[in-house]
Amino acid sequence: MARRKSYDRDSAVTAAMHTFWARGYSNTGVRQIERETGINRFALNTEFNGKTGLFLEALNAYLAMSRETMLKDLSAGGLDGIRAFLKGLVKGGASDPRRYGCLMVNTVIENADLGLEEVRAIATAHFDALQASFEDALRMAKQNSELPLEFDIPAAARTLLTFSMGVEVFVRMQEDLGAAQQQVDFLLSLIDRWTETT
Amino acid sequence: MARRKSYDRDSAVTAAMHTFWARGYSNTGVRQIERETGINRFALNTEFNGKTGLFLEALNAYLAMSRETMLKDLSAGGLDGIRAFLKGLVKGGASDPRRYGCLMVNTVIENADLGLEEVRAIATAHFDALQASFEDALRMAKQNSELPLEFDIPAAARTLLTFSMGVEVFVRMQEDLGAAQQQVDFLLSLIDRWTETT
DNA sequence: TCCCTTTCTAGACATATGTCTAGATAATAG
DNA sequence: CTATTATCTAGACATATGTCTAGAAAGGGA
Repeated sequence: MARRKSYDRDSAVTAAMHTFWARGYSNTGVRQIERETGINRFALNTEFNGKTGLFLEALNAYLAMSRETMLKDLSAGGLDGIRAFLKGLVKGGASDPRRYGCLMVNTVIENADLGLEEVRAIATAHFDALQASFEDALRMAKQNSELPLEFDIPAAARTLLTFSMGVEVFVRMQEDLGAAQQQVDFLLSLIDRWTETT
Repeated sequence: MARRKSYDRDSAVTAAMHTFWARGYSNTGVRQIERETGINRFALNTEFNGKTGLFLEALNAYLAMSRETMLKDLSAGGLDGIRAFLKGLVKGGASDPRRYGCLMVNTVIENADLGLEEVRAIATAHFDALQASFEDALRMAKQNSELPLEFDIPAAARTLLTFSMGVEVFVRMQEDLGAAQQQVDFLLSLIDRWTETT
């Protein structure tokens, strides 16, 4: 038919995801996007609906990535799944994109008072999914008698979610991961005690 | 001597603190700063060392405010101090500036990869102070026999700090505070169990 | 009152931003 | 090979940004 696109759409969106992840939305310019994703400025507007459109696609890519990696293991894992998830938060070397924290946390904080309602919706979906996965894991743990029957699963899931978000802040701050690992271990020791009946 | 300044320096810095708190650094323009703080553009540069200088002063003002309000009660309170602090995180109406989360958390996330080393230093000072206050409170609790002797105070303090940061993210996200309060209550119930010997 | 100093007002300035346009460039169909 | 279509390159464009400048305004000392 005609000339081929000079970029691969999926990998371009992934690259954009990493750029926004590292630098945030406002602090990323379209010229930088061109450089780091291979999308040319023309295509950015005609194919992605501008910077905003690309950002939304990047957020959705992050959402999908989360679902396919972390959340799956978590939902199916009982208390061990939770332990593995929490440990995973503070693992990863200097080249791991996770050192930039959580794109959703970053976005929610940057965007809080700045229009773009759709962004908030995606972030909420992400956190709801995470919460639901924690609840799944806890429910499974209860079935396995790892937790007492009266254990408050929604509240515990919420607490785990909140703690995770705090860890993401620390990770982005690049405080040494050792301290972050220490706190995760402490929380794990608290979780161990959940097993005991009250 | 000469013409009087048209603004009060302290209240201008406080106003700037609230503006940066709500909108972040990059998303706040100098013209908006003029409007919301009463500082004119000339004074912003000659008296405050530009937008960046004012931002640093605003961060320091936040640091001082934190020390004088939250941290004092926390350090002196044992487990009850911790409980009060955590409850305080999720209190406050729609006009409370705390609905914008924690300025230091917001700043750390926005600024993570963007130069301005001094910003990171101030934020680190803030979090270190918070951690130290948690440790003070836990030490006092241990003295009061509220905690077992082998209780790991630094790790617990770190965990409380992380949880608090997660709460600040939620608060800024404006998820309903009811859910946030629920999770704080759950954490409080975990703290109650710290008293039991292992 | 006049003078001198400090501060303010208004806007210039260079740069950076996101979007849009026109002509060039590839790839395919006939 | 030519026509047609889709895409790209290069840059114009209006707007927004943070900083700086020149002249006006305000206050206090003589």
